Amino acid sequence: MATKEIDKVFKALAHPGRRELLDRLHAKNGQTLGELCAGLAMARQSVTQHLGLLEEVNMISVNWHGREKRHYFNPVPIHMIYERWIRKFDRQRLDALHNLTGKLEGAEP
Amino acid sequence: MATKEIDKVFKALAHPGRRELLDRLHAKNGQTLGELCAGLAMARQSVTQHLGLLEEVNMISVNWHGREKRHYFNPVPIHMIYERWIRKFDRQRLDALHNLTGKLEGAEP
DNA sequence: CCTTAATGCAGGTCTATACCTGCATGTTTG
DNA sequence: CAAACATGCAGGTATAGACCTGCATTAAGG
Repeated sequence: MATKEIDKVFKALAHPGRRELLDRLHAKNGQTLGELCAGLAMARQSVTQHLGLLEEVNMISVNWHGREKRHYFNPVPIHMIYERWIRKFDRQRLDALHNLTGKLEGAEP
Repeated sequence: MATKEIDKVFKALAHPGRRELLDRLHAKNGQTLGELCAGLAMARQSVTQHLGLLEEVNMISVNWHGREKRHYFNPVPIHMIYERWIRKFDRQRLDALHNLTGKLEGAEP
């Protein structure tokens, strides 16, 4: 099963630095290691380590252009987490939202 | 800000044992420590520790009945995580789903 | 009451991991 | 080709946290 994979994704999300990196990539895809380091209170090597972990769990993918390593955000794992974990804890709210949407659509014209 | 709180919730979710506990409480609310321990490959004291952490970040709440401590699942923090973190990474998919739903509804009759 | 049951509290160990420094490798460009 | 640049690789330390054992405390029930 992918239960071990899910665990790794959760663990990857459990660090503010890694979430920040994901956030930055989501805002601007394809950034290099150097770009991602700028402004972070961490040594480059630490960032490399975090990016390595994120790559390992497929939350980012990588593309080499000469001496530059470009990073790209991959939404699949985080969506998997949502689908298999978050959604069921939230069903009541989602159902409520769905009903509300239905009523609004019905009252539209 | 609640950024530190969010971090704690992510960290709380980053452990399979704690996720299992949340899962069990979600399935059957109000269980005691003893009940929750049953079948878990952990000492009672470890479970106490995990429950303490979950309580600290408000993912569960507690109610004493005599010598029994009953635990209740609280969906708010996990929903907060979804709202502030997961949803934005998933907007494309959600939009796609929304469009699909609209088309299906249009093609219904 | 006195026994049994449910839990709390106080350490102690051991592994994971976050972070760093220092040096090596490969790529661009004048 | 040589200097400057982007990154990799190899350790080393230190803190967090997951887990345990042992004993104390409070409640229930005969």
